[in-house]
Amino acid sequence: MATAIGGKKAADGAAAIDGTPRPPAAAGRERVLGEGRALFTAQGFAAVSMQQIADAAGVNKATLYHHFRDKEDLFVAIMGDEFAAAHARIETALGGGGTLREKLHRVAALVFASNQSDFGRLAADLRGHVSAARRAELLARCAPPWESIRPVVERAGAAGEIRAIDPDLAARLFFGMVVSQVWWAKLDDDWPAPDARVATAIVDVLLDGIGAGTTSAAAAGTAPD
Amino acid sequence: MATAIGGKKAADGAAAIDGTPRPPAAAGRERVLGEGRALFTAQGFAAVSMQQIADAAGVNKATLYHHFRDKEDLFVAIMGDEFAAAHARIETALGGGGTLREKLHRVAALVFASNQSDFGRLAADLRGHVSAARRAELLARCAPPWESIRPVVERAGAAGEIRAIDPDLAARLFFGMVVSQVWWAKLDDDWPAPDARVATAIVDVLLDGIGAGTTSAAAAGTAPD
DNA sequence: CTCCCGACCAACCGGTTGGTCGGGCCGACG
DNA sequence: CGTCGGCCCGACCAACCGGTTGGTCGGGAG
Repeated sequence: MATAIGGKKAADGAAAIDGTPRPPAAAGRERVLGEGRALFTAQGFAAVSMQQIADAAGVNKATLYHHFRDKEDLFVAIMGDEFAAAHARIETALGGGGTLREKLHRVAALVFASNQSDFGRLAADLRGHVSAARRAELLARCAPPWESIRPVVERAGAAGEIRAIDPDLAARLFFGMVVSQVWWAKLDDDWPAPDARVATAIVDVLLDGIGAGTTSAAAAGTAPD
Repeated sequence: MATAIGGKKAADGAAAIDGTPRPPAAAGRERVLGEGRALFTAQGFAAVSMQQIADAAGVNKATLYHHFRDKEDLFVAIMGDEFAAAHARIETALGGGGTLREKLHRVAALVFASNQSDFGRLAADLRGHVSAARRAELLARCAPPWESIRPVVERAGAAGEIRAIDPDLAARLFFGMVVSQVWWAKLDDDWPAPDARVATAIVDVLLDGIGAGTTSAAAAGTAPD
């Protein structure tokens, strides 16, 4: 009945039926990328079918293969955008000025806010379902999010604000604490999503751990109870 | 030809052909659990088929449904064993005596050593592909690994060894740092797997963060280079 | 000996998977 | 005007999916 017999118009029609009154902003390829990202982050690479993505984007499945070589190619493209977007957001949060403590807190709060950032899932799939070659190419093209943190830690280290520690490791530990919290909160429905309080706790643990000794004063600034 | 026409003997035959000269230890159901665990941790719930598990265990696919209601049931059973095993190992590492610093270091090293503990993947699948009812039942039956850490932190807090912090949160932050490292190391082939040095760094960051103030001396005890 | 039972299997089910193919629409360019 | 190339479509494919069927097997109970 409502099966769109016509050609291109079918896309808009399907979108309307789908109840997705998206602005005309994204069309075709962009829609595929957006909907695909949502589905992959929610369910994982293997659990999402090309048909689902096509339906969500209001596009025929064959169209996906016009824009992307195969499922893996689509996934890698999405991951590339995801990395870039995360990089941009973190960079913005980092560039807002303020103390190191404030900067890190903003980053943590940012990750907590972007609820869809199930970064663990994506990374696991990246390792499990993407060929080593394409994965290496992706990693070379766009750096993982903690790479954005490292230079900040590096500068703080050079300025003597924190004690000697491998900046790369520190960045990864910080990011590890942050994402693991969103992540395990999702496991148990009873556990509420991490909030600003958790963000403060994370930054406190990290900074008072690598602080040069004078940081305890700064810690007092955000003093608990 | 080699197609096993016979009945029960076919299982052992397939195993022999498979080149898996496993000791007679595990048979039938146990084999399924073991092989299933390996496959699920390596590739994720959705990417592993019942046929693969059956083949790996040297068993017919229908036999899986004799022992388990469906794929989800099998997965939950494996996760239960996994939780229990992790709990037991951590409990052992924790019970060996020594300072809190030493205990935590042992736990971190333990996780690093058991390379297969791709806990993130499992947990993500647990959330994405297991019904809320069964997931709640599992969580109620066997506690997640960080629950084993919490009482230790709690005792240390009561003994005044560390400053006031939610023990549950502290345990989760610690575990988050640990598993995130194994985890991201797997993402990039260039990055080596975390070792004892990383374990030391994690414990240092955590303890000197929540330490009562005198811990900086202890940190010097495990001084880098 | 018969009977029963848990473990196990080959064959099969409807449905879905990633991926392909030939062709129709439509704006741009000549 | 024609036609050319980027987008997109319906129809289709072999392979495979989770799950079910009817039935075989060895061994313990009576």
